[in-house]
Amino acid sequence: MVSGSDSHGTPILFKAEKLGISPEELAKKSHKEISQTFKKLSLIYENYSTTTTKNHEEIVHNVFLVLKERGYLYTQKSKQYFDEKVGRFLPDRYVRGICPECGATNARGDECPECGKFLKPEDLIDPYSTLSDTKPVFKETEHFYLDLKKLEPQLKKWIDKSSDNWRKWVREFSKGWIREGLEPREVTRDMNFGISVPVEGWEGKVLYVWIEAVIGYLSASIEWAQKIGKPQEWEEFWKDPKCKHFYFIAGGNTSFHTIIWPAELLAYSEKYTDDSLWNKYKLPGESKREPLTLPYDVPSNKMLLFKGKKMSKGDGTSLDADSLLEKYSEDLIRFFFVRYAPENHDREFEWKDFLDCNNNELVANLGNFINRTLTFVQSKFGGTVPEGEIEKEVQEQIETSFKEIGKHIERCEFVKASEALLKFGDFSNKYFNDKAPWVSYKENIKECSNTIYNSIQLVNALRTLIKPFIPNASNKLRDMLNIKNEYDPNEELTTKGVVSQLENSWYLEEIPSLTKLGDIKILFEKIDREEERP
RNA sequence: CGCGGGGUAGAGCAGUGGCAGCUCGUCAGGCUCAUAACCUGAAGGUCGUUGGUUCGAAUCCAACCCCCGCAACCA
Repeated sequence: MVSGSDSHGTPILFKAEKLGISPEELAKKSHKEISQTFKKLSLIYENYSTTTTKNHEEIVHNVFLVLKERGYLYTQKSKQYFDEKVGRFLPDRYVRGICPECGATNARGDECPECGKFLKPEDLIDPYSTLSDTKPVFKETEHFYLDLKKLEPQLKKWIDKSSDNWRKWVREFSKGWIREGLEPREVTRDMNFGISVPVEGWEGKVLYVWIEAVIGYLSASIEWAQKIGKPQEWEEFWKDPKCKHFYFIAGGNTSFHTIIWPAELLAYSEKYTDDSLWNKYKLPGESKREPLTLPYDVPSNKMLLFKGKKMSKGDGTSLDADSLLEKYSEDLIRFFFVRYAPENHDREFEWKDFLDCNNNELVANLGNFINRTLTFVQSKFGGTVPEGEIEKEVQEQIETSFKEIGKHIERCEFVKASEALLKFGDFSNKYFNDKAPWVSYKENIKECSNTIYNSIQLVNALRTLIKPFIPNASNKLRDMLNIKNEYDPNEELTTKGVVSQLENSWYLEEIPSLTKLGDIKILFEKIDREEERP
């Protein structure tokens, strides 16, 4: 699993200008911050890279040139507004003027905020640049365009064939794009921040971030292979048709992963059927002459709304992981955003849900069962797992849950997976209640032992079942159950950057009788509702 | 205008042709091992509107209404 910070966005550029530092510096700083946040959330990657590396630039150039040679890139001249004082071409929204429709004086080059009419910058009356307040001039510029139209038939064929397992909205949204017909897209910009254009005479322009950032998935994989000292290893992931690629992204980026990136991959893969290109444009460590793998699934989420609106940093309606981490546990944050993820439609974020998730689901359901079982062993059996035999009902529940939750995770149905997890908690609490070991303890110690033995097995199953969601809690539980020398893929990933035995981690071994437990601690802390946020 | 998603109990959501479900909240009861946690039961819905197809529709079809997103030189 690889990812990285997309560093060449316009927001970085403008924010850097505001702070008076170079965009490169700011990109570096935010990448560091994001990496730390991920670490705090136990989001572990084989490689979490950035798009400012030399490696990335080299690979982007390679891809660009292959696309160019295959005829998917062409140049075209156009006239755009240019701010002579600042010496820069102006994005549409940096040109303002009077709306030709309604006469509003604050119309932007892309849209009039008063009447909602979509505009072109040249429609504006008395245009001015928001960068210098001077009147911009029309100036000719030249750009490269990606000929998406030419790729449309292949793309359509691919989507029709491979989107059946996608989330409905992702599939329909992507098919809608194709149905409407794809237009060529500008891939270069008049800017000095970004990946250079690898063509003579194009100094001073850079590649547009949208075409270049997605290539980061490939360059991060290649970088990873080099880091672990096996420069060819990335091909195992990119050229084996059995290897399925999942792209976990925010909804707004869907088209870049279901249309643009596949288009780039399809076009690039023509390299493998062209002798001269194959010899000329090898990727680092490349030896297999086979096409690159296209996405298997793009499970993107819809929007999490805050007071009915899209979250936005500008107006204080954003929730970011860092401020949540100051107050709440990693486990709660991870579990909440899976449990209440807007997988199929927008969803309103409510603090009440956040607290309910903690107090009712993590604490009262899962945590309580774990705690009542472990403290029972502690107080009645001196911290040693009593003797017993696994009951059929318990065994079946455990097997069913492993199967069901595993199935949901494979299908990227994470909300359903979390629901199944809570059902397992319900079963366990009910089992404990029905068996009433606090009664049998006085009347029939053998039956009591058996109940507790079975409860311990349920706790242990829970330990593994929660691991994908809340690995931190799972590890704490492992220590409480005093399990030693167990293979932990996350640990191997953190220390070596690889996972060697993935297929063995979704299984269960019984905790034998007479096992001595470790220290019992509260796994999830209850949150006082009075401290609710505004 | 166009494209896509959604409109189901007080709240949040599942449910794509066969007696309307889940979680929380509310009310009543049980238990006391457990973080006042756990278990049982009850109340609560004309499934956005109108029409159609069908023995049967939340589910299929048509039209309409409302909310959201996309539609950008924002990635």
